[in-house]
Amino acid sequence: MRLDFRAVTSRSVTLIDVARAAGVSKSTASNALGGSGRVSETTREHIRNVARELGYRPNTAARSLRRASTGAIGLHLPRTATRLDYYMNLAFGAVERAREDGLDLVLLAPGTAGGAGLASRVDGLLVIDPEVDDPEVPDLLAAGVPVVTGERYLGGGVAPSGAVVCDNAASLVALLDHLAERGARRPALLVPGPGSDWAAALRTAAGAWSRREGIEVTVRTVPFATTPVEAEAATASLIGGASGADAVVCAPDGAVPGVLAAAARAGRRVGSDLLVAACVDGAAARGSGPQVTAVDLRPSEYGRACAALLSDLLAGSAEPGAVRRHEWALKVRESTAGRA
Amino acid sequence: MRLDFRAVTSRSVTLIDVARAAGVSKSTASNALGGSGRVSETTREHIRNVARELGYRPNTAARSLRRASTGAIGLHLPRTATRLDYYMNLAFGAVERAREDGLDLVLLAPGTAGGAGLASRVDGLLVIDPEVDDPEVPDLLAAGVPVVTGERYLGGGVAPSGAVVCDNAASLVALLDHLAERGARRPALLVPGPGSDWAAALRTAAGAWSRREGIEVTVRTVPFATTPVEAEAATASLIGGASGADAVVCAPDGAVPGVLAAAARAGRRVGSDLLVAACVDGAAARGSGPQVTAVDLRPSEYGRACAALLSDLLAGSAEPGAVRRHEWALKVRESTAGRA
DNA sequence: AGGCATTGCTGGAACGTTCCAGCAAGAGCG
DNA sequence: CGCTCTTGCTGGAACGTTCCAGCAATGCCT
Repeated sequence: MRLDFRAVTSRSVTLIDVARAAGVSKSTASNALGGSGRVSETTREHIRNVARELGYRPNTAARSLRRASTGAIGLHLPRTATRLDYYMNLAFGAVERAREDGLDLVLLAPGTAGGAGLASRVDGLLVIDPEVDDPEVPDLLAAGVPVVTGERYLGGGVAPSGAVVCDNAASLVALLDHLAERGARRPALLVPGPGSDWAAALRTAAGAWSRREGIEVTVRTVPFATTPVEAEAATASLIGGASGADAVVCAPDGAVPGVLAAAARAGRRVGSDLLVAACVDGAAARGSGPQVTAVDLRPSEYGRACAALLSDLLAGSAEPGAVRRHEWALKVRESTAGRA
Repeated sequence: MRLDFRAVTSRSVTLIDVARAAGVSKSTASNALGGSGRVSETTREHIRNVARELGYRPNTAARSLRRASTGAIGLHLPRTATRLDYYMNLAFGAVERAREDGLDLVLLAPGTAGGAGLASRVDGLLVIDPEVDDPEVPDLLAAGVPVVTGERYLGGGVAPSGAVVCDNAASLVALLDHLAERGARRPALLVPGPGSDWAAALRTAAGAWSRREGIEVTVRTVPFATTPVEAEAATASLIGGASGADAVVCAPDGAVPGVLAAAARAGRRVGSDLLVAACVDGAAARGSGPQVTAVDLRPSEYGRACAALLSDLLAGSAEPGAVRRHEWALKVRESTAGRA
């Protein structure tokens, strides 16, 4: 005698099974479990129990089809910087928050986002640190679903439905103030070109701070995803010579090891001879030779905030165009101990 | 006069629209576009053109419902180590490969995987570096969908449908051979407890190598996601004293900065006084003071391989229980230059 | 020429859910 | 009592796709 495969693998229990077992119609079962509709409290309780006993799990596909929504949101990260653990933490913050609202988070493959079928696969999109020269961003914005950006998008085209922003200008000012207080007189800044809101804000803030304080900040442009080698070269040229920089702020945290290496090679002691800080906290800043002072962007919470805003937009509890602020914190460490 | 919202937002074009426009039945349209079924080549071509013109995009939900498959796979990463850029690269390798087969990749929130509705949300699962004490892994394995693990799972329960493994023993042997050749006589190994296949293999291999070469390898246990501080403490105690270690291999790449810091503090010059290597290559190893020799696990390709196997299993073109091998490469850098 | 397989297409029925109109029973009110 | 309003429930129709049975037309074989 053969085993019935279907019986063994016990094909999943449907809403109709629950309704039948509870002795009600599928509509009532649906209403009872879904929360909406008019159902007496006793019936609702009963149906809930039956569903639990039977191990009922709503079929996502059917629900999506009927509701014309997918229950998932997409996440796009800067293609150049997929390696930074900063984004890893951000992604996990977002996925946790999305989960709390019953949303799945699908990772968008760099290079394949081609707006095409996106709208039928996700209800909304998270676009983190959109760079103006990322060719996918316009497609994503035009995909026909709500989009929340992490930091503003400086390019044109369809406007995003929402954004979560950091006050990057303020954080750099805080960093520069801190360095000045610790004795820096010739600070330098390693920063990517103005292709992202973040970098652009840092550049502007550096200029403003220079004028206000009467202390010139030397600005050196580096790639968005700076390698240690590039950072080392840039730093070496900045700190060389008698009037070289006495403090280096690097915007990308990936640049930290390079900056430290250049300092070591030049015989400068980080923390006293040379102050070092980063605009993004991360493994590189926390775990280096001397630990490096950095702006903690709290990536996990940032991710949560982005997901929360998108979720609110989808639920209609946030107005399109909403902009929310995300707080940063300065982490002072050995690398800016000061000349004392 | 009011604009018709529906008309403006042009509700998406369905298969029936295509069929009507092409003058055929929906079945024929479906067959033509889906590739299967009996359709003449001319009709097929015609329907394809019409579909393209109309901008037809198949509705994922409807397809999922009918086919009883979701078109998505889930990715689970070790909850303790979500920060390592190693996993970031792996994830993006997987997402790219999945995309090539038309599969979406959904990131599984740590702590929320509770096997529950998983089976209706994904067609299969990728479980990377499953640790025996990760409470979610058994649920994932029992979720009722094919599971591919990256490295073997040492716990019991439902067996995974496939695995992609590295020969970690061989890579550690290569590393130790290399160190011995460069003059190391008292090597030490910083490695997590045997809760993961990777760490367990490294521990066994270290023992075997010791016996074979007659050179004792001091093994020190560290957490799976080692922090620099922990690594520094462990290293300090290992290299202290006259008969302290003359080479340190750290398994997790996150430990690298800590090892280097301890070396610096102890006045040992890395690369000559003290050789340093890591079992995982990553930003920490590539970007540190002296660059650190490491085993490149090629995470992106690893991710691709895992996704490829799962995809093959889903398509029936790989046998359940299949195990595939993933190749590593030794990256020799300054940190093991040798005593010369 | 008659039988039979093959080709190319069609209509209808699923898949499991949600939404809408509707209906019986009771409650409230003049 | 007759009228309306509300409550609690029901059945049917969608959502867009794929699959299956079937059917006319054609081609092949004896």
